[in-house]
Amino acid sequence: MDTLPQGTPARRRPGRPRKADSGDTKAEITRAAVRLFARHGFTGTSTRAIAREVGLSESALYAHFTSKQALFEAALARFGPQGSTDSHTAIASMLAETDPPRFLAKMVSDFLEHWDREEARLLISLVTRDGLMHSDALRTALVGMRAYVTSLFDDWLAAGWLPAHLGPAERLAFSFTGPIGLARVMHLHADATPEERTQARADVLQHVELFTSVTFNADHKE
Amino acid sequence: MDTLPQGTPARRRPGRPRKADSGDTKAEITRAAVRLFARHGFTGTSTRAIAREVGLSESALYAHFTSKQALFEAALARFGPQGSTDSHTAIASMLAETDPPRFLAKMVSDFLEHWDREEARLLISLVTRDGLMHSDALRTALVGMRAYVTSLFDDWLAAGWLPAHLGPAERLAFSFTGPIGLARVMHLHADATPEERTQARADVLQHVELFTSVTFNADHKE
DNA sequence: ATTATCTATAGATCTATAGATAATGC
DNA sequence: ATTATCTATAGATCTATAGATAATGC
Repeated sequence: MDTLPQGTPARRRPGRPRKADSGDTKAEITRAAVRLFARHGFTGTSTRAIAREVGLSESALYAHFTSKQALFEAALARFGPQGSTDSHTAIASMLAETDPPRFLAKMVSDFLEHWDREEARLLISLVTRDGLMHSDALRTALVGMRAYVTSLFDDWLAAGWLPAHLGPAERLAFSFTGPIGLARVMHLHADATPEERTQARADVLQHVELFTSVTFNADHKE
Repeated sequence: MDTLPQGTPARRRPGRPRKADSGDTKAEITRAAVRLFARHGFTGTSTRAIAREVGLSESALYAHFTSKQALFEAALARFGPQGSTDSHTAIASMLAETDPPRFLAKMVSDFLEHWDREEARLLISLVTRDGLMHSDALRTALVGMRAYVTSLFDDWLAAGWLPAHLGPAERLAFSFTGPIGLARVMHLHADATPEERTQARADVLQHVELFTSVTFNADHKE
């Protein structure tokens, strides 16, 4: 009656594994750690649980990482907020000058695609479990996006795409990015159902449409 | 050299305390628990730490709460999301019919005041630490606010305060409440500096102003 | 010799309970 | 007798280390 818990890989044999069996253990550990940290938090996840998930003994973990904290940091660095403002292709940047509303829609939809991937969603779950929500890392990521949008709006205000009476670009960026950031944090996490995620993405795109329709000049001439 | 950690009350004497010394221990425990849970998370907070904070032995805690989980739930119930849609006074509801933009500004500023109080901020910290962020409790609270705003917008669309071409009330509510919710979650938490909180409140109020200025009909006649 | 694993275990916590003690209120 | 506390401790679990073992690659 000695049934192993589901999904638990068999214990490995003692000694160094045969060449054929050797994978990238360090990466395996990191992946498992992120999953567990995201689900149970840092203190809620034991090194034992991580080891079991990978089919290792606890001590083998310490051959790869000097401490639980070091493992957490490696996990965060691996899955952490990438500075993904690299959607700035040549085509996109042309669009920014000829059709700002379409540019924004494209940009946000690119972000959504990125945030909807499992790695990005694990990060959100991680961050909302371990008090990292209010850490500098996340704040920087969010403020970074707002700063980028602010600079875009500044250009568009100068070029007359946006009427000056709407006020400074920062205010516009706050109202524009707010619903997007909230949707990400609330609905694009590891445990969100596909339906919830689909709904969130649709809501965000409609927000972009509404925002651009009420702010941008309809009759702009270059 | 036996210096006690700062803020640690002296151990109480054995036996039932004198009448003069007896306070509301249960409430004291709950308060301390919320503070610690908010700062270190559920598993990151030991019953020992809570007991020490109140100046009790660990076992005295178990006379008041049957388990750590029960204590956590009591804390959450005590400080949990109150259904504070009771800003619906008679005066406010009159404003809703005569001056929607002013009504919205007043409503949001009331919410901000409530959310800026320490109890409300402790709740945010709690929720962003223990995976409660994506719990039904918080989702319901957020969706609840959106639903309320949606019903307001519906009325105002029907009365002609808002032009029909902006689309359904839900979309308006999403764009309106998004930045407000994000600001609360990101900036109105237990560890936020007064400056950060002031900035957040100001940002939110400016968002409300921007939103109403670009959506509401300037020339509405009753 | 080095690398990647194992088994065994030290030492620190952690939750929760048993049983003693001292005040209260009838 | 009841209430509110204490001291002491059981039993589980957690992080981390020491030392053994078996494969690899020179």
